[in-house]
Parts: sequence; structure tokens; C-alpha cells
Amino acid sequence: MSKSRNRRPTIIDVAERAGVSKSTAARALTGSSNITEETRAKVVKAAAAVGYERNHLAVGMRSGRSGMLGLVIPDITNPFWADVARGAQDRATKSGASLLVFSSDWDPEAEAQHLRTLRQARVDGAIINPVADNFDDLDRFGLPFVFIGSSAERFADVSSVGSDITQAVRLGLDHLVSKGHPAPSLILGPKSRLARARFLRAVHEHCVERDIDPAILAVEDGEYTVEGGRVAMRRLLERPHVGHVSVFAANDMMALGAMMAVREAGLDCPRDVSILGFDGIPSGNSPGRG
Amino acid sequence: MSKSRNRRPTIIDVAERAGVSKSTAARALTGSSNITEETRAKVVKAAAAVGYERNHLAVGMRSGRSGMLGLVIPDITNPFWADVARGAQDRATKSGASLLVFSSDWDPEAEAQHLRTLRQARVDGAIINPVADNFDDLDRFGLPFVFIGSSAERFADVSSVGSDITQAVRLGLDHLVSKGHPAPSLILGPKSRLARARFLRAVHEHCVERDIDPAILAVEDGEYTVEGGRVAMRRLLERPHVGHVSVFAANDMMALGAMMAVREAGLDCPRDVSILGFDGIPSGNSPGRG
DNA sequence: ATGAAAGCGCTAACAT
DNA sequence: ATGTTAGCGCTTTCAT
Repeated sequence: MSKSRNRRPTIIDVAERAGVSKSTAARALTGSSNITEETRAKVVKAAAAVGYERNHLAVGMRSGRSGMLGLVIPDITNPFWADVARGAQDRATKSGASLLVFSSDWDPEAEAQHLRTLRQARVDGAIINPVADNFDDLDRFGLPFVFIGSSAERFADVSSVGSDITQAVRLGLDHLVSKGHPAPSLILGPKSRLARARFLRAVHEHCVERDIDPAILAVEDGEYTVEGGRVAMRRLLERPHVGHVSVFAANDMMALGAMMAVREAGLDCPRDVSILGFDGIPSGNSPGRG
Repeated sequence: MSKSRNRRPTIIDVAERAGVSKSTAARALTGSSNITEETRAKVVKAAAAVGYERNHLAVGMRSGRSGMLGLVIPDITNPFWADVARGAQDRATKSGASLLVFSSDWDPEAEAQHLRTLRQARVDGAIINPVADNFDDLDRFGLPFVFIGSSAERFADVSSVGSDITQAVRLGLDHLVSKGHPAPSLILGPKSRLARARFLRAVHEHCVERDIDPAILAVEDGEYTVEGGRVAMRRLLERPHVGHVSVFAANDMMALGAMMAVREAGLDCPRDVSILGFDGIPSGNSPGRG
């Protein structure tokens, strides 16, 4: 008549089974020193016998490290962010950590809510694509974090992994130009997003470098989604134009939407229109704090 | 000189600030009864003042509920699974829970590892797309779980959300036939995957129903990826064929790969080839245990 | 309505 | 090398 069979075994169960104290059991299991190989074997066997598995909540409480990381991105459904998530996931797994994933939908309130949750979960750190741009009041999230995304570089005093927009624009425009399209149209994100301004600035700088008048480039805005790209492309096609149209979209989703619009318009995509989508080139920033 | 400013405030800090005991503070914060509205207000104000945020690790330890759920899918990078993840995420958030996400890459070892991690994190439950098919020895994962995916229905005694393959095949084949393609070719997953057999069986059953000889359908296998679909399609195109080719792919990724192969072959996709990808129709199974 | 105290499972001093 | 004890932050009896 021992305790209920349905309770998960604790380190005490292991210790009793092995005939040692719980600290000895703990030492054996954590691979600490000052343990006879003999007792260690005994404890390990006992642990396996009872099916013991360390309670990470308890460990986290004692040690102050939960072994969990947070990821806050706009939308896991967007292939770009799915890739990011996958990368973070693999890296976390390799370090023996787990990843809590949240989608913010570019909603500041949702973001705030997720960050609160992350703090309460006592994650050891977070990877964040910040939706808001004004962190003058709150330049600390209350937990160790790293920024990711194109607006990341703006904050020189925080570690970040962003997209090298300048480089992306250079490659993208040069590519289109080399294909014989001197004045590509642009499909950008909504005016409210900082990334849009940065993209546009990069384009202007590049044009100056290449002796192109930036004013001749047609620009359409849209949400950073397939649908946004589709609508923007539709508007672009309604504009007066002659011959081949070439387009540089701010990300792959929008480029895909643009292709859909082209098809809907009865045009042939490779022949009548060239579309290039760019999700950015990774670039790092590590101010080395701490 | 009080304690370090860098320590996260605990409920004790709140209690001291409010001039009550920690149990009273806890009661006020958890919204329990037997509390004067006056004291509650006092405590809430104190909590806000010190920036208190509940430590979920401690709560989880006390209560036995961590407030976390686990999701184990083959690959978050696959749009189908990204959608699933997004759905699970939103649902979890709505219930005030967090989601730990893992990709198994169809690797049984990785799956086992992730499940172990989930158990150690003491998640309250898990959503799993099982990679292995033989759970005769281990029909319990050691935690509350729900299966998801096409192999889910195989296990009548566990709750699951799967794909209604029969229905998917019926719709898909009928669609292609109605478009004038009486004998579509099939691009299926690897032979090792149970889902492949189920798909094929559904096709055969449907053919019998429609008085078609299943033997005339060409079949190619491949990994459940874009690349897998591309390679399979390439092989399909190498086969002797006349006129229009129509293809039914086991999922959207493979269909996309197939389209790439078509394009690489210099063919026109809408004109020379029809491609249909199917990621399944949701279907539920709830044996109602407990 | 409030306070005192026990205890969740674990690890890290501090003994021995 | 091993055992004993305190305590992480919280909720929950049990008193009052």
C-alpha cells in the first residue's frame, strides 16, 4: 500500500529506491563530482526503474533558469517567419532549451500581452520582432532579449539580427537592371511601418549611386501579405505603362500576391512582367553588453 | 539599504508594501473570495507599484499545472503545419496558455526527445503528429495528448484531429475528372509513411466506385517536400505520355515542387499540365475518455 | 476577513 | 563521499 501509482516519481522516490539521501541522488543525476561510480550506477538504475524524469519547473525555481526561450514574431504562417522560427527552434533544442512561440499580428497590444506572458513564464531570454517603433519610454522589456527583423538595427544598444536592407536593395535593383529593366516599380509595406521608410531610403541612395532619378520609380503600398501584394499589383497594372513591367516587392509574400494579380489580369508572368521579392539578407549587431 | 533592486518582486514585496500578509496578498491577486474590497484595492495598487508579475514556475509547482502546452509537428516550415501551429497558438493564447513548439522532421528519435522535454517541462498537454506507427508497446506518452494528422484516426482510443483522406481524394479526383482528365497521375509520399497507404487505399476505393481501373493511374513517390514533389514530377514527365497530363499530389508542398519541375521542363503549367495538391480536410475523433 | 505555516521538487550550502 | 537543512515563490489548509 504505497502512495498512489499515478504520481510522477520524484527524486525522493529514486533516493529511497537506491537507498541513499535525496541530495546524493541529485548529485548522481546531475553528473556532479564527489560521487562513487558505484553509487551513481545504483541511483541511475533506480531512476530508470521508477521512470524518473526531472521536474524542470522545480529546477527552474531553484536555479532561476527556466530553460525556456521566447519567440515573438508577427505571424508564424508567413514562410519568412516560419524559417526564423525553425532556426530558433533548432538552436534552442541544441542548447537543451525549449521555445515558446507567439504571433503578434503586428498588434502592439498582442505583443505586450505576449511579453508579459514570457516574463511570467520566466523565460531565460526572448527573440523579438518589435512591432512598435517608439521605445523611448520602455527600452527594456523586463527580460533579456534580442531584436530580429529590419527595424532591429535602429536600436544600436541592443543585440539584434536584422536584414541588411541596403544590401538587399542593391542586389535586387541591380539584378532587375541587369535584366534590362531600368526603372522597376516598387511594392512596399504600409506607411506606418518603419521598415518601409528604410527600404525607400535605401532605394533612393542606391539610385543616386547609379545616376537614376528616383522619381521615375512607381510606388504602391500594401499590407505585408499575399493579399496586400495582390491589391498593390492590381493598382500598379492600372497605371499607364508600356511594354515589360518589372517589380521589386518588399517581401516574398507580396511578390507572390503580385504574381497572382498578374495572372488574374491575363498576363504572362515571365514574359510580360518580372517580379522580385526580397525578404532581406541577415545582418548582425552585437553591442556586447554585459 | 534594502535588497537588491535587480531582483524581480515577489508576492512578499507586494504584501509588505500593502501592509498585509502574503496569503492575503495572494488572495487579493488571485481574485479569491473572502477579501475586503478595500484591502484588495490596496494590494493591487501595491502590486502595480512594485511591478509585480506572478511567477508561473512557482504557481505551476504548487498547483501542478504549468499553463503550457506542447506541439510536436514534422516541420514548422511546411505551410500546412505552420497553419496548424498558428491555430494551436491562438487557441492556447485564448485560454491563457503558452505553446512550446517542436519540429521532429519525421525522425522518431527527435520525436522521443521532444516528448521527453515536454514531460520534463510538465506541460499540461500536447498536440502530436506521431511519426511512428507502432504504439503497441507505448500507447501512452506519459502526458495528456491529442493526435493530429492523417495517421491520427488509426488510434480509435485517443482523441484526434485528422484529415479526412477519403473525402479529400473524392473531391480531388472528381475535380480532375470533371476537368476532362480521366486518369490523373499520383504523386505520393514515401512508402514508409502510413499516410501514403491510406491515400492509395482511398484512391482505389474511389476508382471502384467510379468504375475506373486503378491500375491505369501512374504513381510516383517522394518526400513530403517541395524538392520531393519536384523530383517525382520529373520522373513522371520522363514516362511516355501523350497530350495533357494531370496530377494529384499528396500535399501542397509537393504540388508546388511539381509545378517547378513542369516549368523546368519548358512546359506550360496551366496548358500542358494540371496539378492539384491536397493537404486534407479536417476531421475529428473524440472517444470521450474521462 | 486575515495571519501563520506547511509543502510542491529540487539544489546548494553546511555539516559530518 | 554522503546526509541534513534551508529555501526558491506560491497557494492552501488551519487557526484566529
